[in-house]
Amino acid sequence: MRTRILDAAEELFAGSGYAATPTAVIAKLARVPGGLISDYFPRKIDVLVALIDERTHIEEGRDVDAVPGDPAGTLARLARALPLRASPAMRRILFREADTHGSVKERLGRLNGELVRRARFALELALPGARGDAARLEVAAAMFAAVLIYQENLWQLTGHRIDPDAVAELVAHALV
Amino acid sequence: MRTRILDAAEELFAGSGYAATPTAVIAKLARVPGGLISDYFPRKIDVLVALIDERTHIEEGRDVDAVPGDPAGTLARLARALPLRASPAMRRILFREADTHGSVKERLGRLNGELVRRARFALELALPGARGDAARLEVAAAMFAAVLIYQENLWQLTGHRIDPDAVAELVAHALV
Amino acid sequence: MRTRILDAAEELFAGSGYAATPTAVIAKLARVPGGLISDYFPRKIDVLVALIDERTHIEEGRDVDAVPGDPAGTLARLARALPLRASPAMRRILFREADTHGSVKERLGRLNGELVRRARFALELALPGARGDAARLEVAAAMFAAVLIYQENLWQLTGHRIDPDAVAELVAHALV
Amino acid sequence: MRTRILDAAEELFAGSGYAATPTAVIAKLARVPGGLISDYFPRKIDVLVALIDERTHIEEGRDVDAVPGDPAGTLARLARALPLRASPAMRRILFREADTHGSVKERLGRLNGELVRRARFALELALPGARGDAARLEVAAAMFAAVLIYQENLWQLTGHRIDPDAVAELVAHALV
DNA sequence: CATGAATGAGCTTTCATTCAT
DNA sequence: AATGAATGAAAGCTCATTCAT
Repeated sequence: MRTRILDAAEELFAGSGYAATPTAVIAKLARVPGGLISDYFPRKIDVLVALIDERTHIEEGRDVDAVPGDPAGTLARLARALPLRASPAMRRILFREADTHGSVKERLGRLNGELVRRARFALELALPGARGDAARLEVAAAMFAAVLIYQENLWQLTGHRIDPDAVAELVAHALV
Repeated sequence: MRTRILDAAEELFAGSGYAATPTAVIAKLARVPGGLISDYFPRKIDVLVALIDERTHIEEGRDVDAVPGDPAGTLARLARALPLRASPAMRRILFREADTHGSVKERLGRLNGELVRRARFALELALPGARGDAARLEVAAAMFAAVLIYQENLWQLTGHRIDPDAVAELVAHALV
Repeated sequence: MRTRILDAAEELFAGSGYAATPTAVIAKLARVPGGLISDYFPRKIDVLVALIDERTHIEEGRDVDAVPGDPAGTLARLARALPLRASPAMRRILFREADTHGSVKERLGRLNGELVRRARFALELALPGARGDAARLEVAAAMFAAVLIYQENLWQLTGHRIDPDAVAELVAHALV
Repeated sequence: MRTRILDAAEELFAGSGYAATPTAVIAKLARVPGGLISDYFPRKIDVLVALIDERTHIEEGRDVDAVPGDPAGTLARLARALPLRASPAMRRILFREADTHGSVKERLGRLNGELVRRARFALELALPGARGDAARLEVAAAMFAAVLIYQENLWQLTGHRIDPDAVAELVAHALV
């Protein structure tokens, strides 16, 4: 039951947005009686919080697969997959509802932070000679994270995509 | 009166979001009677559309101040100011309500497009030797636009900023 | 101005009904400023009352053109024209808004009364032998009035009509 | 609950008219919370449609109790009861709100049609000699229906009634 | 008299949440 | 735990009427 409710909410929040989705519609799609949603989630916002908590996972701290001397390839591997385990629908909710509740904003911030951390670490490993000083490397990492996150967002809004390999190559090249 | 309504809506939409702002609250802040809002804006969504139409302006087609041989400086001038005439509150609305109505999404898309176009043009002028081929230059322009727009957005969400000069320098360097 | 307001109200009340016609729409059709209606007619209902007062006229007391020995012809002349001076639109309002205000109901009652009175008088003159006793004659007059008024009403609702000559002929025949 | 809502609406629509009856007043009289009306009847007009659908019944096709040679008695039996199963309040609504929604107009038209049909059939059976030709008989049937329906209406508006037996006798006599 | 913006009460409808079974 | 009717606050919107110019 609980799963069915979350499944329905995920689909509907991604499609129409949190505010525009009545709980009655969630209940109908989930084929559960209306009152049951309140049993599991006392308030409507708790459904969104549960979705974010349980269905978006930031992969923190996993080692980066860095190859010294190949910053472009190293970043490309990062760029191909955000450290974000989430369905396309949950990604849409993560970007769309960042203002709806603090938990969403926090999760998006964590994604950004993790991405910056990984990019910084990957570049440190891949560029052992430290050709770029620390500040430039930090900017590159932030830029790399920004492009990847915003592109995912923009892609959902406009359908336009950027090749992640090309981004990786450019950022790497900027530091050489 | 119309201006007072738009002023209040701008403040409230930026603060709490469109869906979470009742028209009665707009009326109260604007100190106009409730029914007057409907006189000027038949439906609530028309208030948002009017704000976007009248209070966000994408500066299209203005010449880029490019200096051949100095791509970093050229981009830096672009980076310091988005081609977007809008108050901080309107910027917040522009990024936040992209899914609320097509007119907002369209405006955000135009901002992205204009920024890509300017960056591409600036780089073409500043790199006369065409050291980067067209495809790389296109990716660089898209990346530049993405970073700047997303950073403005992320800044509003998290307070974290990236130095636009540093971004310009990095992107320029990537093409040399 | 006053006339323009009444013209517009007549058209609109007949088309959409009194309750469904906002005063603003009357003002627009009449091409007068909204506030002017209240100057001439303090409340909306006063517009309807004025229309009924001024634009429906029950022709009372006029002599009946009765031919002794020809009750059918005598009634036929009555049947061809209700003793009601009113445009088709005002007739529609008269039947439709009978419950909206007492003045309309009173006018419709007067129309019915006058029609009964005339029919009774016409039959008395046309049937000098008093072949029908007074009670039957009264019923015939009421019936005659009812058919004519209801047919006008039904005609407006359904488009179906009855030949008034045939009604006259039948009623007359019933009394012979 | 649904029944309570319809009961209250029936009383109020008959008393003040559909347009002049706020749903809140229906809810109050029915002693149900305001929002519940929308649960059963999504829009206000659906309350009226349900009343007409469920609480006015045109008795169609039932055999007419005709006695050959006694057209007056045959019609009198028809005249004493309209083929309309409806409370006095519903009859008032049926006549009053014919313009408010198509379903009311359709029901009133059906009542008229059924009454004409019955009268025609009754007269055909009761006057086997076919003393009146078909056209006269049709007019008599339409007249009979008109008088009965309008009298019911006029009775509600003015309190004045016609004796249905006398109407039957007159119409029958007109065809002999 | 003419104007149209201003006013606010009241309308229908929506909907998160509660509750009796 | 499951059910769906019940609840009522609040939403967006309409509109008769007023008022300053």
